[in-house]
Amino acid sequence: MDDKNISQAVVARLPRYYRYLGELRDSGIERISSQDLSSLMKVTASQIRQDFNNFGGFGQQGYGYNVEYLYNEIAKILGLDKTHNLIIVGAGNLGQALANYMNFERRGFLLKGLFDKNPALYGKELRGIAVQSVENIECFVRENDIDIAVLTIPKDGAVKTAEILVRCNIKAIWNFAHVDLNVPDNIVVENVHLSDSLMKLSYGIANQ
Amino acid sequence: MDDKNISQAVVARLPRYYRYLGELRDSGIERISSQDLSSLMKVTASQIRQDFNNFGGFGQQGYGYNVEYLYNEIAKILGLDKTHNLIIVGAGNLGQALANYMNFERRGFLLKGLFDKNPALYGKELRGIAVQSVENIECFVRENDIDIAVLTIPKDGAVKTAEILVRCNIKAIWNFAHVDLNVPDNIVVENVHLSDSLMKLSYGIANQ
DNA sequence: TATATTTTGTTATTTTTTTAGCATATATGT
DNA sequence: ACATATATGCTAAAAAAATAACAAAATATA
Ligand SMILES: NC(=O)c1ccc[n+]([C@@H]2O[C@H](COP(=O)([O-])OP(=O)(O)OC[C@H]3O[C@@H](n4cnc5c(N)ncnc54)[C@H](O)[C@@H]3O)[C@@H](O)[C@H]2O)c1
Ligand SMILES: NC(=O)c1ccc[n+]([C@@H]2O[C@H](COP(=O)([O-])OP(=O)(O)OC[C@H]3O[C@@H](n4cnc5c(N)ncnc54)[C@H](O)[C@@H]3O)[C@@H](O)[C@H]2O)c1
Repeated sequence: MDDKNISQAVVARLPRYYRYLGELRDSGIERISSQDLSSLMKVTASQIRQDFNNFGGFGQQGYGYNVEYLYNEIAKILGLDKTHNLIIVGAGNLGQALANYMNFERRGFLLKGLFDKNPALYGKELRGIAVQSVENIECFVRENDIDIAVLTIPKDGAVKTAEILVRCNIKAIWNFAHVDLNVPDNIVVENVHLSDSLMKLSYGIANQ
Repeated sequence: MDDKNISQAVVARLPRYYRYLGELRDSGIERISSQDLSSLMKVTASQIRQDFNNFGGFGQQGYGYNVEYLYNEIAKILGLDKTHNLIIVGAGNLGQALANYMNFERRGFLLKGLFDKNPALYGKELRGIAVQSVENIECFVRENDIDIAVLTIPKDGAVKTAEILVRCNIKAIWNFAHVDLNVPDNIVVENVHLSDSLMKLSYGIANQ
């Protein structure tokens, strides 16, 4: 939470640790050594210990790591101990799929609003939330303590909408449009570039 | 295509180069120096030159890079000069969103089949393709020269379906389920773990 | 045509990331 | 209580990645 200079590579590995620890916990495992976790996850034990030690020592020599404790500590590091209010901008195919997906709520990501520029969609409800006009975004974000905006609109709209969201003091943007958003440093942007992912896959096929 | 030992970090940057070069090409730019591309993309010119030189020299001293040529070369490296036949397994929210998305076809990723285990969906058409039973996957993949399977089903189903796909000699799996698939080395797996992405975003919020 | 400028490809250097090694602390078993 | 086995946290080494430097080649200019 406090100390900086954690590399992106380390942060990117945390969710995977979190997932494995959750599964261990669910199956009743109380403790695990970096060695055992290492063979389970197919990474080196050294990397596991280094990663955790970036955030302080969560283990005990001769014992290993307490699964439940470590799981909760990682949740805190990832900010999953707090809830986040989010809106989805773009209630098309992808926006609706995300809106209908329940599992994010379980991790504290609460859908509060849905926006589109197509009037035909206004009033359409997804999980009890009605789609409204994009013109309401600014007020809505300010009045409803929205942390995260999910952008599931085409790229031109995404760039312009990002500017609006910046004005509203949004904390983070989860961007599914295939464009790099230009926002101030204090705003978190996480891109999901599906076509990039598909091209990497294509590279993999082309190069055995 | 031929030489190996290209790091994943380099491959992961190629789609972004490809996107910027496409945009430059579309706006009529014929040539660009690593320096100019560097300030456009906000990476170092050195990295750009190193990256391209992994695959051979595409530029000319004193001139720079020919945009059209480089764009096409990167397409070849990424295997985008060939078409790929794909199927989607899981015609739920996400599967349908991907099926309805037209842009992948433009890059040569052709949707050939849709599969689900829910009989209520059988026959439902998306872009002219009817959903069919998962029991047909094996035959269909073998008979229709399918390269890529997109997994948009829950994790338990994904692990089992991956095993079936391996038996069918699938080349690659684009996995949206939140689980690590265990497949032979010669099969390409590209994971899209959206919840991991959302957790990284959450980390970003929690740590300023 | 000669000269100055541009810009790559490549080698060298620096930085970052990963892996290995080990001293020390804790647990376990007798 | 003591000895032995475990397994972390940390430091050191190795490997990988990113950046810088620069000679050579091509372009542009006068
Ligand atoms: N669907 C996919 O599988 C997929 C895959 C990769 C990338 N994407 C990206 O996700 C985004 C959405 O994809 P989709 O398939 O859901 O498209 P879609 O056309 O189904 O939905 C887009 C929605 O956004 C709305 N919209 C457009 N401009 C807007 C604006 N400025 N403000 C508010 N709403 C606006 C439209 O009215 C529409 O309802 C696109 O950027 C696309 O490139 C989607
Ligand atoms: N929708 C999202 O926004 C989202 C986000 C993150 C991850 N995911 C992941 O994507 C997957 C699908 O999500 P969704 O929202 O589309 O779910 P969904 O429930 O809408 O659709 C899943 C579909 O898969 C089918 N199915 C289930 N098991 C199957 C099997 N063994 N073989 C064939 N079909 C099977 C179901 O009948 C259903 O039609 C899940 O693994 C989910 O974790 C989805």
